[in-house]
Parts: sequence; structure tokens; C-alpha cells
Amino acid sequence: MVEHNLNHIFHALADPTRRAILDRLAEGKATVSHISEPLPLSFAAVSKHLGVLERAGLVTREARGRERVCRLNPATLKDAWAWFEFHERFWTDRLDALNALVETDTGESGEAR
Amino acid sequence: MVEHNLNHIFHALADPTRRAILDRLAEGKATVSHISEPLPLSFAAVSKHLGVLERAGLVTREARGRERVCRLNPATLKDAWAWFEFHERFWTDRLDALNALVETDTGESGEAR
DNA sequence: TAAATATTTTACCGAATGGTTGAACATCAT
DNA sequence: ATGATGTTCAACCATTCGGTAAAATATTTA
Repeated sequence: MVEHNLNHIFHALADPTRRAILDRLAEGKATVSHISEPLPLSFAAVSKHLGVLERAGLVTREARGRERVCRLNPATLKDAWAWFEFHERFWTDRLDALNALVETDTGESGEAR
Repeated sequence: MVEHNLNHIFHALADPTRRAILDRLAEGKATVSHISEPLPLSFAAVSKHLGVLERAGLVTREARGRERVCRLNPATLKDAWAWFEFHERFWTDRLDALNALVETDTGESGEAR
């Protein structure tokens, strides 16, 4: 549905550091320093990663004094998951149907074997 | 699980052109020219996109004469979907639990409101 | 006010992306 | 063999990415 956001979401998920950050946040909200503490990265790098996650809508940052409290936004993940579920099912069904026809495909390329 | 491949898979999915190619392939295998025909891109660009999809394991290319027949590999999508499903559920459960405790979080940052 | 802390912003760098064009390669048709 | 077709490869370009270091901006503490 939200085509524009899927780009952001999948892009955000394509980085292992960002997936680690998400897993960390699944255990509870945390400040930026909290998040970067176990990571072998500069502070600014983590802040950038959080920016990517925030742009994708996967994470929200809320100022509390001089800190920023980050937390997960599972609604967005649900959106992406819905896309995934639909396509996984759609593709599987399609390909099952095609396999049932053995070697007949829907393409126009000549298909005799 | 396959941490390395998740990077490739999510990266591949982060581009709308590539998602369009996948949707096209869900309707049946197709040659590279077939795939690029409706796309406003050069032939070589489509070939590159297919390379990304292939690297991710989402698509396979098979030589048939001078053509390359591309087809979907739903098994890979299933892997990624499994990751997704796990995390969506995990996160939701976690956050539900946290919400049940109202304002008590698992972080060590002082949390009196 | 001054100093310390938490975070972002601003260059900057090297590598990768997404795109183009044109040459190369392989295969089919003549 | 010749030429046309399908596809990739190589070189190139502009943009983005992931990272760093240093300066700028709050905010809390002394």
C-alpha cells in the first residue's frame, strides 16, 4: 500500500546494525547512549542509524531533557509484514499453480520444453 | 538465521523496480527482454537489477539459447518472511508486556515518569 | 556562570548504488 | 560467413551510504 514507505522500511532492515538496534529496542525503550554502548560505532553513527529507522517509521525518538528516548513502533513493522505475508502467499500460490501445469507458463516465449 | 542473506534480501526488496520485477515474475517465468519491456529503463539496468535479485536468492536465471529465463525462488522469500513473522510477534508481545506495566521499562535509565 | 553530559549537525571520505552508453559475447537465422 | 538478436560487461557519472571527527546545540550539575 504505502509504496513510498516500503522503500524506507526495507532499506532500514537491510543493515545488521539496524536490526540489532531494533532487537535491542524490543526489550524496552532506551536512550541513544544506551543503544550505542554495546556497539563498536561512534555515537554519531548510531544517531544516523536511528535517523534511518525513524524515517522508516520503525522507531520514534522523544526528547526528555538532554536525552532522546527511543522506542519501537511495531505498527510499521506490521505494515511491512502484511506486504510480506501477502506476497509470500501470492507467489507460492501462483507458482504452485504453474507447477501443476508442469511446463506450461504464462509468458509468451515459446515453451515447448 | 542466515544473517548474511537477510542483508541481501532486504536490500533487494528496498527498490520499487525490483519489487515490480518480482511481481512480474510471480505471473510466470520470463526472459530479460520480457521483463524490461514495460520498464522505463535500459536493458543493462534491468540486467543489473536481476543480478541483485539473484544475489539475494530471490530469482534464478537460467540460460536457454541466447536468452536468460528468470524465475522466482519463493523459498528465499519464505526465509525472510519467517524472520519477519518472528520479529513482528516477538516485538508485539514484548511491547504488550511493557505496556501492561504502564510506565516501568526494562532500561536502566532512571524512569520516575 | 562555568563545566560536564547527551545528542545532533556538518563537513569529509571511501565504497556501493542506480543509471547511462557502447563494446563484447553468444546464439539463432540467412 | 554475415548479420541480427539477447544478454552481459566495462567504463563512466551522480547520488547515497556508512563511517569518522569536530563543531554546534541543548540541558543538567557544580
